[in-house]
Amino acid sequence: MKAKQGVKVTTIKDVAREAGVSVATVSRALNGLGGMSEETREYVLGVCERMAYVPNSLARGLVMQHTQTIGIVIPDITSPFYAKLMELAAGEAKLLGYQVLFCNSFRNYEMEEDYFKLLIGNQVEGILFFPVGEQSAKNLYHFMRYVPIVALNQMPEGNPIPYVCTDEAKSGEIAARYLIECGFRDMLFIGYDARRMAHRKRVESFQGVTKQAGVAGRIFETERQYKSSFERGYRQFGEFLEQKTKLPEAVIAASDATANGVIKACVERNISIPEELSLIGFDNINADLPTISLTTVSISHSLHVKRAIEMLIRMQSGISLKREEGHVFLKPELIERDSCKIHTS
Amino acid sequence: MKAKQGVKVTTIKDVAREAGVSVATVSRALNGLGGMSEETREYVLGVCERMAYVPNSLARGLVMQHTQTIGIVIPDITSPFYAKLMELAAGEAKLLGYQVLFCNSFRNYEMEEDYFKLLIGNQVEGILFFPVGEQSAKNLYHFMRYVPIVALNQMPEGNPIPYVCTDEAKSGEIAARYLIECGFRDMLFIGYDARRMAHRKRVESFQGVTKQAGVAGRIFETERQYKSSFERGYRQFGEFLEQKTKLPEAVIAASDATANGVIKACVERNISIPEELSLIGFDNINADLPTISLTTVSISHSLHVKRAIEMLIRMQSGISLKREEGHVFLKPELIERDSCKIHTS
DNA sequence: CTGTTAGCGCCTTCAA
DNA sequence: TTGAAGGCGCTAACAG
Repeated sequence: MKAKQGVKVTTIKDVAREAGVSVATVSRALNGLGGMSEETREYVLGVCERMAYVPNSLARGLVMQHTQTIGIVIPDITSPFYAKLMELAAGEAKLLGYQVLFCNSFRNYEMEEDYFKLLIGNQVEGILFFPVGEQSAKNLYHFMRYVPIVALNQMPEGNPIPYVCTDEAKSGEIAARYLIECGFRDMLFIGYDARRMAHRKRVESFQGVTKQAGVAGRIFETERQYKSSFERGYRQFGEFLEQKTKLPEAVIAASDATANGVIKACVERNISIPEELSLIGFDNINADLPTISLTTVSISHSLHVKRAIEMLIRMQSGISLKREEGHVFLKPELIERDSCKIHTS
Repeated sequence: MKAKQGVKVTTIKDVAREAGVSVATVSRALNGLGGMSEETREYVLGVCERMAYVPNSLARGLVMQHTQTIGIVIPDITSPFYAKLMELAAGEAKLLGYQVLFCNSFRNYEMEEDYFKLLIGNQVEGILFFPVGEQSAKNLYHFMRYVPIVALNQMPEGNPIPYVCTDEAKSGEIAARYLIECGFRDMLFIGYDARRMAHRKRVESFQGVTKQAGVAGRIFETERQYKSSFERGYRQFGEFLEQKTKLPEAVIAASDATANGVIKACVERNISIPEELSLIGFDNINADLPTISLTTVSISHSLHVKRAIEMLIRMQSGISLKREEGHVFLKPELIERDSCKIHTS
C-alpha cells in the first residue's frame, strides 16, 4: 500500500540534505522571502529543479491555514450554460491566484450537500454554487459558518446566503417589450417550469407587460416531466401545435435551450423562423449554434462570475456584507440576432 | 488574515475535549475502526454531529499518504464531448470512493503542464487526461515518476504514457463500409484536420476502403483555421458547395460537431438530409440534438472512462503494465439514426 | 477498550 | 544570513 511505485517522493527535507542547507532555507528560497544571499537562493532553487521537487500543497495548506482554493458546485456539467460559467470562473479565479475545485451535483440535493462537506474538508476558502433548486438554501446555509458562500442564482426570501443573479423580472420585461415593438400582438410563452424562480419571474413580467399593452400573452403549460430544457421546448411546442391550429405571431421560450427545442419542432413541420414565427429566448447560451441564430435576453456571463468571485473574496477577508450588498441583481440586455423580425401584415 | 470570519473551525481536539475522551478515540469512532464499545462510539459521533465537526482532509491526507483523489485535465470544458467524459468520470470515480479534481487546460500546453504540477502538489493518486495535442506526450511523460497517468486518446508512437482510446482506423472503416452498403459510390470527407491523429486514421481507412471497393472517396481540405469543429464543418462545406456544382451522395464528417456544421450549411441552402444527401459523423456527441439526428460511429463513452480509471488504479496499486496493456483500443460501433438512407436511383 | 505519542511535509518564530 | 524547533490536524502504533 505504501510501497506505491517503489519510489519515494522528494520532500523539502531531501532537497535540504542534498543542498547541504536547512529546510528553513529551502522554504525561504522557494517562497521568495528576503533575507538571504542571492547565490544561496539560486543554488537551492537549482537543486530543487534538478531533483524535480514538487512542494506538497496539503502540508503547506495545513500550516498556512489557507489553500488558495475555491470550490464551485453546479448541477450539471453537461449543460452548456453551466459549462460556460465554470470555464469563466476557472479563468477568473486563476487570474486572482486561486485554484478551483469543480463538483457536479447531478441535480441532486444530497450530492450537493455532500460536495459542500467535501470542499470544506478540503479547506477551500470559498464556495460558489449554482443551486440545484430552491431547497438548496435550507440545506446549505449552515455551512456559512465555515466558509464564505455565494450563490449564482437568486435564493428564496429570508435566506442568508448571498447571491449574484440576473434581474429576471427585467429579462421578461425586455423580451416582451421588444416583441411588442416589433409589432406582435399575439405572443406565447413556452417551456414554463413553475418550480424555477427565474421562470416565474420571467412569466410574471411577461404577463404584466402584455396585459398593460393590451395584447395577447398566452402561456402553454403541460404537466409532464422532461429530461432537459431542449426536450421540454421540443415536446411542448409539438403538443401545442397539435392542439391549436393557429400559430402565435411570436414565441417567448423559457430559455435558449428551450428555444432550440422549439426550433427543432418548427423545422420538422416546415414552419420557417422568423418568416412565419418570431422566437426569443433567455440566457445567451448556444444561441448562435443551431440552424437559426437566436435573439435572446441575457446578462454578461463573465460579469456574473466576476461579481460573484469578488463578493466571495470580500467575505473571505472578513468584511461582513450588509443585507443589500448580498443581493446583487445584474441588468440583462437584449441581444438581437436572426430569430425575430418586424411584424408586417 | 487569520482572523477570518472571527470563528475558529472545530478540530478533532475540540471534539475530544468536549466529549471528554482522547483524540484517538474520536478518530477511531469517525473512521469506523473496531475495538471500542458501541456506546462510546455513538456518544462521540453525537458530539461530532452537535459541534458540526468536519474533518480536515488535508491533515488526513498528509498522514495517510493517500488522498482518495484523482485529477482529470481536459482541453475544453465547454465542449460537450469533454463535458460528457468528465461527467462519466466523476460518476465512476465516486463509485470507487475517489473524489475528482477537474482542470480545464484551455487547449494550452503550458496550462496543461501547470495543472499537472498543481494536481501532483495536491497529492492526487492518479491523473486522467485528454491531451491538448501530440506535443502533450513529450511535456508530460516525466510526471509519471510521481503518479500514474493515463491518456484518454492515443499518444504518439514510442511514448511511455499509457492510453485508452478508440480504434479510429476501425471507425473510419465502419463508416465507409456502411455508406457503401447503403449503395453510395461518391463520398466526401469534410472537416479533416491533419494535426489530429484521430482524423488521420479515420481518413486513411476511409480512403483504403473506398479505393478497395472502387468507389469515389474524396477529401475536401482548406488551409484556414476555424474556431471550433462546428465552424469548420459549416464553413468548409459551404466553401465546397460554392466551388463544386455537383453534390456528393454522402458526406463523412470528421466528427459529430463537424457534421452539425454541415447540417447548418445544408439547411441554409435547402439541401435536405437524408433525401438529397446522406451524412455520417463520429463520436456520438450531440448527435441527437440538432434538427436532424445523426448517424454516427463511436465507442461507449462510459466504457472508455471506466477502462481508463481501471488502468489508473491498477497502476496505482503498484502493478506495472506490460507495454501492450498500456495501449487499449476500444472497438467503435455504428449507431444508426436518421441522417443516412439507402441510396436509390 | 482507551489514552499517549510520534510523526506526515511544511512554514515561521526565535536564536545564533 | 542561516538553523533549530514547534506546531498545523490527523492517524497509527504502542502502552496501559
